[in-house]
Amino acid sequence: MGKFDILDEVFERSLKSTHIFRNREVLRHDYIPERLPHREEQIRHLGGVASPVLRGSRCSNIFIYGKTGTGKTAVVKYVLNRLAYKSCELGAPVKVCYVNCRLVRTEYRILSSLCDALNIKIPFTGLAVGEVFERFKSGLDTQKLLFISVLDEIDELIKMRGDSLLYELTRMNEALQYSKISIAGISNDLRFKEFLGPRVLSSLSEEEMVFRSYNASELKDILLERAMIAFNDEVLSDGAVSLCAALAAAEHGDARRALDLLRVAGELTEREGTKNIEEKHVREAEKRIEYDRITEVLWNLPLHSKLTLFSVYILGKAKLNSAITGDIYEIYCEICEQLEIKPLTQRRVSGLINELDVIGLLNTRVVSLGRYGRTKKIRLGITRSFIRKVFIADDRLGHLISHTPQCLVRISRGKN
DNA sequence: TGTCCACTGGAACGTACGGCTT
DNA sequence: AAGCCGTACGTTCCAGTGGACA
Repeated sequence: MGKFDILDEVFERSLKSTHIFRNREVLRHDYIPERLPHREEQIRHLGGVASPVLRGSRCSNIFIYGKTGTGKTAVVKYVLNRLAYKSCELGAPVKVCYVNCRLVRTEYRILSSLCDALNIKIPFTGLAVGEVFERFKSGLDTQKLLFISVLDEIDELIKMRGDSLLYELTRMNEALQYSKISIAGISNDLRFKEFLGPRVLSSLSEEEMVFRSYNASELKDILLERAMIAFNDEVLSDGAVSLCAALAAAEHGDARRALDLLRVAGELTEREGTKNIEEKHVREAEKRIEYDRITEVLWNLPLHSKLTLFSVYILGKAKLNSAITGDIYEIYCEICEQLEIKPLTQRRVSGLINELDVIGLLNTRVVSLGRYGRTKKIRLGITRSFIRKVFIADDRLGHLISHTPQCLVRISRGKN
């Protein structure tokens, strides 16, 4: 019975403490609001580009780019939702499919998502990509539709797999008799066009739209708009909103970031039991978001990446300002031995180091030490206390954190 | 001036897995 | 059951390299 009393208390407190939020959902990034401030022009433009489908003709392919959190996805979803609704009203044969290429990473699965939108069943794996493509094509043609496929974060697809799928999609209309397909590509990366072949580029950019970043005052408008729905009256201080906007604007005008700051600040205020979201909560939120982000990444790292990162940490104990690949590999091997794990090859570990560099956990730089070879200088990209805090909670690595490997002594002696 | 270190990073290939088609 | 297929993760091999040092 005692257990339930404790929980009752927690639940009660949680129920009572709803005085901050009215509707938390509104602050999530995937929420599409009724109004999108400072994007009226883009909405009008995209609406104009897409509208021919309502009259039964194919709309132009469109290429949309702008940095993260500039409202690209929101505008596209907003416009196409309305378009789908309108086409239902008019009985126009229009279908829209949204695919995020960062989440759906392979050509196979992208095609299978497109098929899904047409109710064509495709097995999870097992078919040749060409086969899936054929099924999509013939399925689309029999359904006699104007199909708009939105490929969000398309730069991820191109960088990983090249532009062949995009090429096939853009020239698919030639083979379609009763249906037509249009493509809307959304990219976060402004330089992404360089990766496209000329044929794909010209075909995809029949229309183009650029979403520039929001400035602080625009971000503030966006936040206020959402805050009206998200929070109860009189909860949010003007200073807190301005600070969220300013911090996000300083980064690169990312509305997502601004909304995150506001939401977390609200949650912190709620947990603290106070009534107003102040600037200090926003500052606290900024720290919290960063902390959570890194902790999550560290926690989910594959074993050998963890061991590699851990080796860099251990090497840092010797107070060398930066380590080189060979030293790290030596320590890595010793740690593997202690944990009775078979070590990977140095080539592979070198690759893992590069991956850790990309996600910002390590900083690396290729240097030539002349007579002493060419290698990488490697430093931690995050604070030591961070690694310590996370790894000490790891049941396999925790007890090694204060242990000094034998080879470390030799390495540091060699350097001094 | 040439040598040679300690790697880097590309490429091809191997293995395991899940899951379809035939 | 055998044959494919895509994906993830590794290994093996090796040409290439910037610059300190003899």
